[in-house]
Amino acid sequence: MVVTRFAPSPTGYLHIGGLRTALFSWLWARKNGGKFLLRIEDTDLSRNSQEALAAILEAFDWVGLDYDGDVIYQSERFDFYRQYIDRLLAEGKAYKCYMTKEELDALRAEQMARGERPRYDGRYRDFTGTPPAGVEPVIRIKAPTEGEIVFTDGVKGQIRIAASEVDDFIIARSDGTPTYNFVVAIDDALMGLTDVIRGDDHLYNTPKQLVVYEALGFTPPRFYHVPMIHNEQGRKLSKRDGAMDVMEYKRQGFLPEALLNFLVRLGWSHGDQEIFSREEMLEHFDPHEINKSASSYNLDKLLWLNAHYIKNSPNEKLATLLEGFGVHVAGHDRMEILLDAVKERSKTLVELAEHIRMILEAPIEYDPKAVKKAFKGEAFEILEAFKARLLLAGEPHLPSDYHKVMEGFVAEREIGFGKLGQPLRVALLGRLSGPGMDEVMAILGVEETVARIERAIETLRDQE
RNA sequence: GGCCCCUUCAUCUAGCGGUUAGGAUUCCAGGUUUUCAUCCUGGCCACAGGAGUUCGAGUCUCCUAGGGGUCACCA
Repeated sequence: MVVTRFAPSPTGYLHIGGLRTALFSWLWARKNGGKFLLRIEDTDLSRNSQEALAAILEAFDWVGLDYDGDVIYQSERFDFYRQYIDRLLAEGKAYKCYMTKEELDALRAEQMARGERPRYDGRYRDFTGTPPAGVEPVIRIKAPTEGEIVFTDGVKGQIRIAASEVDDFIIARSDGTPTYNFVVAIDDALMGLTDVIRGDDHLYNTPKQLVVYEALGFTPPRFYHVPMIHNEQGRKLSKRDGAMDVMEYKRQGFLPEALLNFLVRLGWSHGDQEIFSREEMLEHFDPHEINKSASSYNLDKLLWLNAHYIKNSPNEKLATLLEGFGVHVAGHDRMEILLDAVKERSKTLVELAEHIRMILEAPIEYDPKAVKKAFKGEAFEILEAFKARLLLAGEPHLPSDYHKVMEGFVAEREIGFGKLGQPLRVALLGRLSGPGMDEVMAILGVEETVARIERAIETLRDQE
């Protein structure tokens, strides 16, 4: 049985670094038919935020990562942790420390001045005298004083850290609330975690947590510390380059499958494969194969993946998604033609929506450069004649029907396709780029096409 | 600064002692297309540096440099 978890602290929204470790944990649990748990690390009551928690849950829902059982809140388990603190105190594995914050700060300043590493000096470790009055003590755990703490990381290999690097760290604040490294170890152990997959920044917490495991007699899980994601310049990720709320990706028109595909390939690969369906991720993912080095965020690749998933999405699905971007095409009788025409040229749903509007909404103005290029020679005359031809064509339906009309027209007049296509494009779309004219006409129908041609002729002739 | 980790094209990566160092994104060129995009073909671009070990090193060892993480009554 594999049990993994994602354990965010509700102090901010979920960003892609967190989402990636969540994805890795989720994949590993699901792949093995195990459990994926969600635990909220909210022991610091002063820093919690309901909005942050809601945003995290919303993001999970959007990308489709499901968790087993109820969300667990550490803030609701303080009494529970208290038992373990008392136990360690009774067993002499933890002790009360009466140093005040001010004293601690002074000690640190002194050590720094001497060029030493700031560190608790253990002055209350074996204290038996009379405690100073008026000081609420913190509880510190007794960490080993010599030797080293060794553990095997599933990503980094064997890690050895000198015991002298680990302080007698605080497990309960002077107000009695327990601290992070203490409760994480207890919860991970008691929730039956077998594999802890988390960010690299937790590597140094591991020896501390192992001290807790040791003191409480718990068996530690396997650890995997996944490297950080940097920005495109190789520096720490900032909001500007991707460390934004995962939900912001939704707003910017990304598909969750594209985002997940992008993230799974950051620090992990399976041969030359770039595109992974959820099933393929589940089939191939293994945390032991995660790379040791940090990787950089690359927006171009994310956009490429997103374009890929848009191109390969069923039109029905795109139509539903487009509702969120103010475009209603679900009822449009040419929806299939319309979406087929635009989905190959859109990197995001935002672009997809723009392209659709560009077709459905008649041009307000005509791009002067396009006009200059397309309206040379007998363009007006050609458009007039084509309009007349269209009115005689009945009501063609498919792009191929319109194509035949165009074909017949240019053949008869012995002109190139461009002679008709270019001015027609400006007349219908106001610009020189876009889907094929046959598709556009099939979407608009004869009536609207003719109306746009007439308006263009009228407007542009006045400008001559 | 101490400790720990990392280092293959600009970027994501393959490689697990013997390869013309492969793929993908970006970029460039060509083809397809009435245009744009898609798509197809081709091209540019990398083993951080230095010592060893070895018949042979991107792959093993050490050193240097660079980058990152961490040193809280935060998580």
